[in-house]
Amino acid sequence: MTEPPKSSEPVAGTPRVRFAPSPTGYLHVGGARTALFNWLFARHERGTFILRVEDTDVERNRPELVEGILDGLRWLGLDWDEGPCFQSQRLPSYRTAAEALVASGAAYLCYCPPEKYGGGDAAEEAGEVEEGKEEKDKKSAGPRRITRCRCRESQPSSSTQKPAIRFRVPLPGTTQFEDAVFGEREVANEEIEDFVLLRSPKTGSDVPLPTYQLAAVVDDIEMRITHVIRGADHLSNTPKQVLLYRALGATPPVFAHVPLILGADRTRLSKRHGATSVGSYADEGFLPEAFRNFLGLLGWSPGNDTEFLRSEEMIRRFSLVGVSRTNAVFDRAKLEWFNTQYLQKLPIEELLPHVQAQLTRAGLWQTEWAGAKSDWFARAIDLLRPRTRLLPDFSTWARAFFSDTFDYDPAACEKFWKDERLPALLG
RNA sequence: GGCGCUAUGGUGCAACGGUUAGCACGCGGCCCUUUCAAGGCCGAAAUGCGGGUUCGAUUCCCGCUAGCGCUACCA
Repeated sequence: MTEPPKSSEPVAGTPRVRFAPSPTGYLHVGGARTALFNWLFARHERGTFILRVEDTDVERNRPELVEGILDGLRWLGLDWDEGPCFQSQRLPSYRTAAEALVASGAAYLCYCPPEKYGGGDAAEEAGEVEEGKEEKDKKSAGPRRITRCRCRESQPSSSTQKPAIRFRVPLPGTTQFEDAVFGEREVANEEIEDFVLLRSPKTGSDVPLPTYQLAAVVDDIEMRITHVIRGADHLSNTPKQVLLYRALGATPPVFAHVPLILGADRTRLSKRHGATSVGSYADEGFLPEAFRNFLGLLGWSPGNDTEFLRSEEMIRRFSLVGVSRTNAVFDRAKLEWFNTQYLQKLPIEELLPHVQAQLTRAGLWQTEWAGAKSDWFARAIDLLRPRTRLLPDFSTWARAFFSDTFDYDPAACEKFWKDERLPALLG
């Protein structure tokens, strides 16, 4: 943690938000969009944008992927004010918090073997106690209720088994919170399971690992996060976290869940829908600002029909109020349109660096284009850009006109298209 | 299975009780152009279904359906 935990008071001064990716893959468009909204919110509110790496799952975690995620954010132009900090380096804090919860009675030791609960709906049998006395529905298949582990009531029988720590959901009762996008939310605690806070230690003598719920809340409290802006897939689990905040003596932040990004078949965006990592779009030759403009309008709108929003204006107009509650389909065709718009409308000085980088990448760059022939080059690119859709298109044109010995007269750029090689190339 | 969220053309958004339901992408046509783009103009295309509430529902309420999410010692 870069700063000491000042207080657990909410939203006092400037907003503090965070983007907390897990290094289990590359930065995908969904994560990038979440990061973008956090960033836009922070910049609009003149708040603080923090980066936190949630790497507590030792099995799926790929440390070498962190840098790639940061690169993706940098490419998008999303700069952070604090971090990145790593949860894997804060393990003691989570253990301390979990033990404190056990001490206060808000949590309990669970000696059940992990396999008992693992695998989703696999283990329903073994000794759990039915919630609210098994109401025997005459109906053949009665509704399955939340089951509580026996350990919740029994005394910490000193088993040889290393225990996990579960949250003791207060019963009865109801938990409510305010979501800036989905509105007032309220759920009956009977429907919340006694989720695990600290996993049972693996064979070794490692420090016990926290689960997402615990780590996220402990960190958000300590980092004094005021607004949690994240994917809607976390909406259903938010009550658990609200309960945790209270048990930890803290006030929950404002939540803002943003809708998910889907593939063309309306299922969650995944590899089989094509490129899903922002890095692949960078490689394909999309301009970061165009990509950002496109992403920003996926699940958010400034309130009217405006579509071409450069960074400054997007920051100026961004508001959680404009965030949609409907999942959106990632439309590559529209993304490409945005890119051609930027290739077309960007002031030539802003476009040139991207073109230079592209030509350099393709091994076509000639230093004189930035020196003696810079004016000619700028003019040529300006003439070329109406017919480009992606950055590599400049390489294609360059290979045809700029490379070999042919020496163009800077004053004759208008005759560029009259060149006899042009018809041949296009024909 | 349980719980929850969502529902405007193919796609992304607008209209937040009264509009001929608007914009954009994509699609089709035309214009411009010696070619390809870009640009301009025109066009086809939507309020999921059924009940209410109301003088009046895209908009508010209920049901249905569909999609998605959660229901892990993943995040």
